[in-house]
Amino acid sequence: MECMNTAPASSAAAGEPRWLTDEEQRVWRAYVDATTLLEDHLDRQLQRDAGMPHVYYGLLVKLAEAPRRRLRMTELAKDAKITRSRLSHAVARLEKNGWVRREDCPSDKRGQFAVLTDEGVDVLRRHAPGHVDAVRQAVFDRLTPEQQKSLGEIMGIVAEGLQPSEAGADLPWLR
Amino acid sequence: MECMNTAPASSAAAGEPRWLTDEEQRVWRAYVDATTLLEDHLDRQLQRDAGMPHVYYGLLVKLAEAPRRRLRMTELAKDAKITRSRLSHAVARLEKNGWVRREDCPSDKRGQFAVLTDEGVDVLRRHAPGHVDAVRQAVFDRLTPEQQKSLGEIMGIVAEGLQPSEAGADLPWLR
DNA sequence: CAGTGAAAGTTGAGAGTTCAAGTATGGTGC
DNA sequence: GCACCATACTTGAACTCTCAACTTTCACTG
Repeated sequence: MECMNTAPASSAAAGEPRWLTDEEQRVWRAYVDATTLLEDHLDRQLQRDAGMPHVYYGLLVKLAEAPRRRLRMTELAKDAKITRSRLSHAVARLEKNGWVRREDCPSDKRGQFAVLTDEGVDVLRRHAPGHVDAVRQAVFDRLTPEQQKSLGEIMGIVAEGLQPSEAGADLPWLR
Repeated sequence: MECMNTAPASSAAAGEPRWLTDEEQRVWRAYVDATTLLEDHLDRQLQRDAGMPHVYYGLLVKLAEAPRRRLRMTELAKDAKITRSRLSHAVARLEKNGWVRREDCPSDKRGQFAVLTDEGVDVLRRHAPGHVDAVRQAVFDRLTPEQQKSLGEIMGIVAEGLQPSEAGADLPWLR
């Protein structure tokens, strides 16, 4: 996936780029394949059953777990690892569905809360089982306990590496 | 992410759904976070440097590795784990960029080849180093050899589970 | 308390994706 | 060689996401 054996071009950082070994390539391809297939699978399942993509479902879940079923937009975006812009659009859509409602923040007039409505709780309640099933069948049922543990550790490391944890305010991607 | 502790609703298959344990939830969240962040990160890097999203880059790579730098649409779609529809749109875009060209298949008048052009090879040559760097920094540089091996195995299993390998003709997702 | 820069959130346009439907050709059986 | 269904690929509309503004409010400084 990453190869292109004879490529003397300049690396992002230094001279000769460190190409992936064959084994690394196998790993990387497996990763890309699996994540593509899985994201697709879950999106389809949820779109069909619950009428929303996987990310949106995740947003509802985060709201459901929050103190008064509400979260500031920025915080929700941070939790879900998406941009505020994306969240804005998403919440607009979820609002149309009646699953989320916006509320002004009293202490900060710029702020908005996204609040999970009763219908939102309901849609979650109805479709959580199907979603858990899908995740189980695709992932947990196929892995040994050791592999599950490994997966958690590995993904934790990767995730941490990509979010300068508590560094910048917004999503601290590049620059 | 999947929880909703007291939810007596009916599972997709049977009675009481098998909720994720706390530990499973941690693993699943780490997975979702990492994949979201990483896909985003790579998309950004490639969009900025090469002017295309990660998937498109992957398509060019697959073509570059194919026999005469060409692949039938369906086969390319299967390799890349995307639908033919998505591929159609993607190739249309890549064609506009001059990186891919379509060619009729002589033996099957319905068929089309996607062919990597010289400019396509070039764009790949120029941006492969930066992409490999990004992948290394985000993934391989952070994992021990054992973890890399584990990751490959785990992702292989998940990927295999989602594609009934050589079963149906098209992407054999659900139903 | 005006001036300034950062932060919170939204918006619109453009790009990408999905879904359902459509065209055209291939293969099979009669 | 014709009916019939599967296969190969495309298309357009609806939806989602990104990116770069833009608005409003906050916090700090002099």
